[in-house]
Amino acid sequence: MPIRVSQRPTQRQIAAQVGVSVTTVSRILNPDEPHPERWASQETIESIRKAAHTLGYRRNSLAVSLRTSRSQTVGVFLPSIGDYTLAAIFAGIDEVAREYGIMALTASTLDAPGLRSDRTLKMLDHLVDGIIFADAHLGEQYLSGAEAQRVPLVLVHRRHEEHVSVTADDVAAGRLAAEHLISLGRTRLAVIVGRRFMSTGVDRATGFIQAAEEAGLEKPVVYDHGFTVQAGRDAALAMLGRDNVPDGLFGMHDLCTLGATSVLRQHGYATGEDIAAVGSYDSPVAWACDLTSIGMGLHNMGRRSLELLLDRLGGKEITSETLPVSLTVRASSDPSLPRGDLTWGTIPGATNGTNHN
Amino acid sequence: MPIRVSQRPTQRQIAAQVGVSVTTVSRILNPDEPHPERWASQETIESIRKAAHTLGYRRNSLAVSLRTSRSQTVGVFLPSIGDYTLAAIFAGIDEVAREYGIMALTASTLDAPGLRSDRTLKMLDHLVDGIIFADAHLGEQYLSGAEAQRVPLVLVHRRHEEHVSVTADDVAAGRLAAEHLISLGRTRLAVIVGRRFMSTGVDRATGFIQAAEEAGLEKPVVYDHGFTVQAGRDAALAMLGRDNVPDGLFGMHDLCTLGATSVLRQHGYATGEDIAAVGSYDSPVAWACDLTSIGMGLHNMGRRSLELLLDRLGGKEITSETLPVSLTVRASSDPSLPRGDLTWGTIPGATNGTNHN
DNA sequence: CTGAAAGCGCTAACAT
DNA sequence: ATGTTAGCGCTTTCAG
Repeated sequence: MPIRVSQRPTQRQIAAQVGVSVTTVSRILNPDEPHPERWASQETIESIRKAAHTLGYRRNSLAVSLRTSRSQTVGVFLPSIGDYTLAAIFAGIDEVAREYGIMALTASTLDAPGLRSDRTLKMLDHLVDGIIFADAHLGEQYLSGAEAQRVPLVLVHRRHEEHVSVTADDVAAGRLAAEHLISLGRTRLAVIVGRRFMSTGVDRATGFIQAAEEAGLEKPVVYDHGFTVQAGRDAALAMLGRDNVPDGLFGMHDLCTLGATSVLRQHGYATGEDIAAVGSYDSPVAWACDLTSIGMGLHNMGRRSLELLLDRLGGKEITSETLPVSLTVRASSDPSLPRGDLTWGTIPGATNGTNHN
Repeated sequence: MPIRVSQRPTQRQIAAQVGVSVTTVSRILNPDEPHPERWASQETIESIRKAAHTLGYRRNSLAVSLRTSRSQTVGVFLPSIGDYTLAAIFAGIDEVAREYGIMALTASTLDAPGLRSDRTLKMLDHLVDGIIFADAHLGEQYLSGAEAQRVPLVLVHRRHEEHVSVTADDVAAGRLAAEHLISLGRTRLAVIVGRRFMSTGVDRATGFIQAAEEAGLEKPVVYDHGFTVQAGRDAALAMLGRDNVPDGLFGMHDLCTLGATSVLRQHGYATGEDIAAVGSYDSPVAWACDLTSIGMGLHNMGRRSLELLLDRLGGKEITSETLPVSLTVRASSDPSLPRGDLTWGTIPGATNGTNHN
């Protein structure tokens, strides 16, 4: 493959055209130089700037990075990108990146440690200044790759014992859900969580169970099916199979909660009445489906994670942050509220639709 | 800010340790070199590889890029990242990127041309080999920034007259939706689209209207409120306000469709009975809410867009692709199918819940 | 089979 | 106020 020499104008071209050295050009054009006027006469500055403009000069970030060992890029690892939750977090990260003129390199890891370490190395090859991991696993030591290279890292969404993280107050979220259900008179509670290594589910379940026990209720049943629609359906089927349908349900994701209520309703348990349901993340879906849900401030969570990483890169000491959560009550838990798409009657049967075309 | 010389081992260190020149090390360690054995004795190769391994050598991608003018990175522009649609497309792109060992730089543009051109320039500063735009605007000439630099680009999701794109067969999607509704005996059709510059909505509306007119129905009413939950609610209110509620509805997004049916239901129009609704993208939400929807193959769309870009970078000629769509029928259009969360009765009132904590 | 030398585009000591 | 020099880590002629 032949070298396609870049067509971009360089500082050298400007220097030649203006009749100064590249050094001077560099000093004037470097946006991080606080006092360009210290380095050249007003006249020179003018002509350099003008030449840069007419040539359409843009600095080559790669060359700068190679020289300065700072790339103005950060890596972002997400467990899976095709999910609302992570997309919202990433939107917050992207917003801060834009504000600071930083580029984000992204990669998803599907929560597979092998994949993650491979991609981490690859990302470090690009000399990212720091990395944000949204896919931390509790207790795991996979982050050594990044640590060994002394690249600062911040976790977001899921915490890990040994690293700085920005998470929602998941324990509070769990308590909030339980207290809400209890305040509605619910007594047989259940919670659907994800896998053990995800602090989100673990912590929310902890708070949920604590609050239930403090209220003198029997311990909530924990279903660890996950947080997808399918997971919710599976969990519901498990409840039905064990003839142990709760009257208060908390799911780790709005979709999972909806998947569960959908199945339960088909078996005669009316959402909002027979069973009060609370989802997580207060996503648009929750609104569209009148699902009570706990907002986790995902966008802001993303923002803070990059802000913290940048603080760290700027030399500051940083510590983990726990962001407040909020409860939005809708008809899925309180039937006295208006509702659009939730129902109360009993409907027979259950399939997943039919495909055409 | 002091230069923090990178702690990573370099080819020079390996060369010194093994007692050969960096040239030889480079030749052996370069993964793109088809025949390393052509360049050194088996013995030398062994010791270089061994030294590289023990030192934990990894090549500096930035240095390689600077030298070769190929960065093995691509830029990805999304209108907004916090949406299921784009997240699904991006997941496909990410998958291909992983397969080819390419890094993706991402940025969202919020469909704002100014923001996009700024960020495009910034991305080009990082010498991306190519760019994928998921935020094309019909008729706009904003892509000049990338073109001027002769950086190959591919559009995804939304098409544009002058560029290669990978899109769903949106016209077919519109026809499919209309034909389905018509086959159910619906005659007063409506469609909720996004803004004019989005080919997705424009094309789907075109197909939808065509099919309706070919069937001899009166022309469907077009509501251009957008594709969010709020947009759906607004469109529904507009229908109610004009006393012109359709019996068949097609929305550009599952969430938008759900937002509309939610409001309509609160005003006495039962989903699946009084009004048959079809959404777009067949997202998990559609499944969870028993919403009939048109699948657009988003993941594959993302995959193809990067594959095409890589073909282009490899020197091939590439042309636009239109991917097939599919209809999944659920209770929102066909009440004979089982349903979980959709309803038929009438519910009074309408708010957006209350906030606590 | 191996190496010396040049240089990608830029920045930063160290002159003057 | 400006230039000289060196070099970030790597690839790639060109020479042997």
